[in-house]
Amino acid sequence: MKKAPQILDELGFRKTEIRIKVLEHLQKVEKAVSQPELEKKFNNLADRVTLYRILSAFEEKGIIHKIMDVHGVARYAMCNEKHCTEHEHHDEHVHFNCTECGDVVCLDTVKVPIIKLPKDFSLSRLNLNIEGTCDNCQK
Amino acid sequence: MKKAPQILDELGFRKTEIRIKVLEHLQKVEKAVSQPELEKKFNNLADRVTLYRILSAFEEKGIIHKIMDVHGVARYAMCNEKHCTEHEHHDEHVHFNCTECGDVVCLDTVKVPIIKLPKDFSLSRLNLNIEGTCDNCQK
DNA sequence: AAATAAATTGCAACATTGTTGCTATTATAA
DNA sequence: TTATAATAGCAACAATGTTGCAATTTATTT
Repeated sequence: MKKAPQILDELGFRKTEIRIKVLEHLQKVEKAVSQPELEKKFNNLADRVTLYRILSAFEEKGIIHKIMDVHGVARYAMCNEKHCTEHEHHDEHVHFNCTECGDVVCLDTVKVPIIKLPKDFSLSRLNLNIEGTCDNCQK
Repeated sequence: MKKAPQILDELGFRKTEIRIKVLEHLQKVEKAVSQPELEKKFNNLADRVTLYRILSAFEEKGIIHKIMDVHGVARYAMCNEKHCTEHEHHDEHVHFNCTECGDVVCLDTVKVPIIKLPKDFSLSRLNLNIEGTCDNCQK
């Protein structure tokens, strides 16, 4: 996996402490994290507006993607290239929202079947939010 | 289709003008409408808190269901019994969010395929948000 | 190494949605 | 018609999202 500072560099971002940490965190957790969560984690390191702008900037550049969780809160996760090939690109995301711990994980391994839409409907993006209990919270 | 006043009656709600109108509206449009949309439509008839409570109460009773649209705004739509039988209940919803007009329609006719989750993940609810262009906005 | 330019941050401020408490009002039953 | 229980309206607050602007910091150039 490419190192955070290098990614920032390549995208023309400055390598500030907070940006590196946010990016490293996103790489490590492999979850869709919300701005409020980052606020708690980095509360002494950055203002919430800064985090908001960092996330927006990262999304703009396409290194993370944004989804709405089941509570209507924006969450951001690294785009996982593992399952995208040149010929088979899939932006279709399955997001699992755990009702116990509140975590949201990208289920990149889960294939979204082709959805047949009614006539004259065209699809541009797709987000499948699943609620339930995650492996960690399973009794 | 059952008339709005009768539905309210059966559920123990009072038949106030605004409740009847909200319910009739939901029945008519066959879309997932947001509280802000209702505020605009009934701005002189009810306070936004009233609309909020009406929607919450309806949802509580199970005559409407609530979903988060792609913007993180709650939307409510009539539960369509057409496709629910006693033996085959499906709460799995496909919601189409039109990027042009902003409307959100419940695609009851679209079947959500069975999603195979990783080990130790259990599913309780599911919402498939699709973004694209709806039939009305198709050029 | 200092100066400059450009990106980034922090703060203030505001909009919107969601939510609760309390009081006033209104629909329905007695 | 009155009593009572449900409903509505208002005030208020929290959380998230968002923008403008001034201050700061990083990176580049001299």
